[in-house]
This record gives sequence, structure tokens and C-alpha cells, in this order.
Amino acid sequence: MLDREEALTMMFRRLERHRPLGAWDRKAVMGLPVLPKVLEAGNYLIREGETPSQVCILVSGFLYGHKMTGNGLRQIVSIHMQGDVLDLQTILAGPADHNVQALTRSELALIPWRAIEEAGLARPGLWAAMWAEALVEAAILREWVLNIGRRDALGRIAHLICELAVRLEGAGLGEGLSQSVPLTQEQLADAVGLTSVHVNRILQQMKSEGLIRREKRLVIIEDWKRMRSIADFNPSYLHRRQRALEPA
Amino acid sequence: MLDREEALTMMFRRLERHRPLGAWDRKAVMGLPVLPKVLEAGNYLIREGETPSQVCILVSGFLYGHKMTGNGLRQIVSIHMQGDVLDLQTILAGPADHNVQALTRSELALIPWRAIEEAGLARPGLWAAMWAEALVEAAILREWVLNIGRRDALGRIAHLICELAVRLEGAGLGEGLSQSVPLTQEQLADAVGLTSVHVNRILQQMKSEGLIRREKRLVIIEDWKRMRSIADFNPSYLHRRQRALEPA
DNA sequence: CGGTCGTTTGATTACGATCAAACGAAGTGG
DNA sequence: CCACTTCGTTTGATCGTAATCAAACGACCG
Repeated sequence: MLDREEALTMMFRRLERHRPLGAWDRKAVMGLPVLPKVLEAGNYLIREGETPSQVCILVSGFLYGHKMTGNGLRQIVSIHMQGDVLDLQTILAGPADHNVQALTRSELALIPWRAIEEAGLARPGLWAAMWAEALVEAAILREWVLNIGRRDALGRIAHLICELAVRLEGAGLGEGLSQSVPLTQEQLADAVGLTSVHVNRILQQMKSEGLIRREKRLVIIEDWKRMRSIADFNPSYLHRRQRALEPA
Repeated sequence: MLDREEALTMMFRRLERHRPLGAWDRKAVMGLPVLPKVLEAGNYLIREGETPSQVCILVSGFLYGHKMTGNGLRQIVSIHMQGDVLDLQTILAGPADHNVQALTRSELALIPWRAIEEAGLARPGLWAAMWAEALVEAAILREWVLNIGRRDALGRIAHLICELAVRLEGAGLGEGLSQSVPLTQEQLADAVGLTSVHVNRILQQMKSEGLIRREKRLVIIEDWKRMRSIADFNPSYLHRRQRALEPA
């Protein structure tokens, strides 16, 4: 059962990350109405073209965003984890430009846009924090553009793995440097702009070089230092306050 | 000479695009202090790692954002034109994650973050509109990820050309469907994740097929319909209110 | 016990990268 | 005004990474 207070606390913490907020802001957030929702793996939260009217907090589980070309090729454009706030293009009043689907069973807290609007008018700092949240998302996307546009297959995959490791750790899910996002190799491929066959081969290479270990669908980083260097990974684009993940 | 009122009007129009704003919002915007600045072609507005404290309105000219991999490969992550608002990661108080450089001589209006902050606290709708602006930027980046990750060279270049044509038209710069962004082929390559040699060959192919015409550094679309289809271009991700550009 | 889904392997192909050099236009300085 | 440089475009030849095609394998599930 999803705990309303837990979800809102999670949201508040996330917003606080970007901008100092006060007790009144906290009160405004904690007073927001919440519609709990569980999404089974594979189900859609939104489809491209729909116009949702909520903001969504991901309380547990993983979601991913994707879009398709006209001839059916898929590209994953985002991976979301615990604590992420998905704004669902809501204030644009425009239709969604991509799909959001559950990677695993996920618990969500939906907040109607109307309520966000009222809270923001009363406590403008909340809107500023959400603006900041959108800026961070854009920063991640810029790094993805660089990653896909200018790194080779090995670097690309390594980079994604590093990013996920750091973000997982920031979300309190990091068992050391391991990675608990259960992406299939095909999904991994769709995230980095390669084919699943090629991803498979690169993963085997990484394993044979002692960079990673694999358990089922999980990838565990064995040699963070070398991984980081192969990935050309510099976590500053994630705009974290706290020091970035370092080798354990 | 840069006209203060012109710049602020431009900003207000842009913000209005996302969200209905009232007379008081207008007054707040028009009262913002403005620091005019001219950037010669090639000069930097910000460099990665710097922490600017302004918001910037591009009044005329073109800017582009880019970042580099560790081994010096460059990827262009955004192209900005007249009327665009660059937020410069300002509220994050974090350092910039990419460089912004002038493509052509550009006139800018800089607004200190402090002033934006005051205006936003008084008129929260302004912050909501800037949030929306950031969401649109993210939407464009998602499309770039798809473009670079999943389309072949021809499609990629065609798609970028289409996007620029539509955005130029929206910025009041569209002489029909022509394109007035003076990108070198190397810059074009860095925007779509290819080499300049290959871009050159694709452009020649496009020309020979009657898709485009070229004048100096400009690309002019000759056959919008076919271009759009080759690019697999659907402008909805730009989140415009008005109907998208159609064949003249 | 099939059946589905994802992973793995092998063989071949091709798209775009890389390397190298010439060319053209614009700008600079003697 | 003409060498000379610089920057960008163009062309040609070759190479290599990743795509494609095809099939087998393994795990999980009803």
C-alpha cells in the first residue's frame, strides 16, 4: 500500500535538492492531494499524443520514456527511478511528445495539475524548484545526445551504466556500485542507439575484461575506476550537490 | 543598438506562448533590468564549469550549445535563435554543463537572476512559464536523441533542417521554407553526430535529388513535402500552439 | 511439455569513419 | 595588387564498427 505522506516527503526532498525551501513550502507540498496508482511492468503511464493533467512521483520501481521513428525504430529517451518527478508536460497543455512505460512494477503518486497550480501560486518557490527539476532533466538529455552522437559502443554503454549507478546511489538504491535496473539487452540497446546483438557482444567484452559482473538482468560494476575512465564519465552534469560517487 | 523594451517584449511574448499571462505579469517583465551585450561570432557566452547568474534573451543572431568528450570530440546539443530564452542553469546554482557560443554576431539581453527571482516571487506565473520553456527545451532534446540514435545520415540531416525551418518560421525569420542558419558543414556534422565529410556527401545527394538548394552556407528547402517525409518529421514535439509549417 | 521471451553465436554486409590531398573563397599584409 | 594564409568544401581510396540476417540456446511460465 502506498503511503501518501511518504510520497509527498519524497517529492519535497527532491524539490529541496534544487532550492532551499521553508516550512510553509513543506506544508504546501504535504497538503497536496495524491492519487495512488500501481503500474504493472510493461504498462503505459502515458502514450505519445495524450494530454495528461497530473504530475507524477515515482515512489518505487522503474519507468522509462521512449519514442519511435516512422518506420518503427525505438529510442529510449529517459530512465526514471524512485524519487523522480515526472511532470508529464502538464502545464504545456500540449500532448505528450513521448511514451512513458513501466520497466518494473511501480508505485506512483499522481497529483492533479490543478493542485500543483494552486500550491505554486501560493508558494512560488515550488514552481522554481520544478523548473530546476526540468533543467536537470534537460542536462541529462544533453549528455545523452553527446553520448549517442560521439562515443563508440563501448563508451556509450559504459557511460549509461555509470550514470545509472550514480543516480541509483542518489536515490538510495545503490548497493555499493552495483546496478539494479533490470534492463533487457534490447532495452539497453534502445537507450544507447545500438542493436541488441551488438550490446550483447560489448557486455561480454566488458565481462571478460573484468569491468562488470552480471546476474540475471542486472549489471554490477566490478572496476569502477576503469569503468569511469572508459565511459569518459564526469557526473557533474547530474547537478548533484553532494560529492559524486567515488570508488568504494 | 539594442532596445531594452524590444528585448523584454520578446521575452514576454515567448513566455505567453506557454501560459496565459496578465497585465501584471507584463508589467513585471517590462520592469526587469536589462544588461545589453553583443557577442561576436565565435565568442563564448558561457563555458562549461562556469556559474553564471543571469538569464539571457537572444534578441538577434544565433547561438549554439555544445559539449566535448574527453578525447576532444564535439557534439552540438542546441541551436538558439531570435526570441529564445537561455536560462543558463542559473537557479541550480550549479556550474554550466555545456558551452554556449555565438554562431553569428548576436545581440543579447542579460537579466540578473536576482531580478528574475523577485519578479517570480511576485508573479509566480512567470516562473511557471519559464518552467514550461525548459520543458520544451527538453522535448527538443528528446527528439535529438531519437534522431541521432535511430535515424540514418540522410534522415538525421533532413530532420535537423526541417526543425530549423519550422523554428525559424516561428521566430519570424522564415522566408518561406528557406533556412537562414549559417552552419558550416562541420557544425552540422557535430549537431547530428556525423563527420563533416559524410555530411558533405549527403548534402550533395540532397541537392542532386532536388530536395534542397544551397547558397553559400545556407540550405534552402526546395521540396518541403519530400523533405518532411525523408526526415520523418512531425513538428508536434516543438509544442507550438499554432499550426505547424505546411508546404507553401 | 510446448511456448514465449531474451540471450548468445556465427556469417556477411554496409554505412559511415578515417586518411589524405586538392580546391576555392575570403581575409591579411607586404 | 598580389602572394600568402586560413578556413571550409570537395573528392577519392580504404578501413572498421556496428548492422543485418539467421539460427540455436536457455530460462521461465502456463
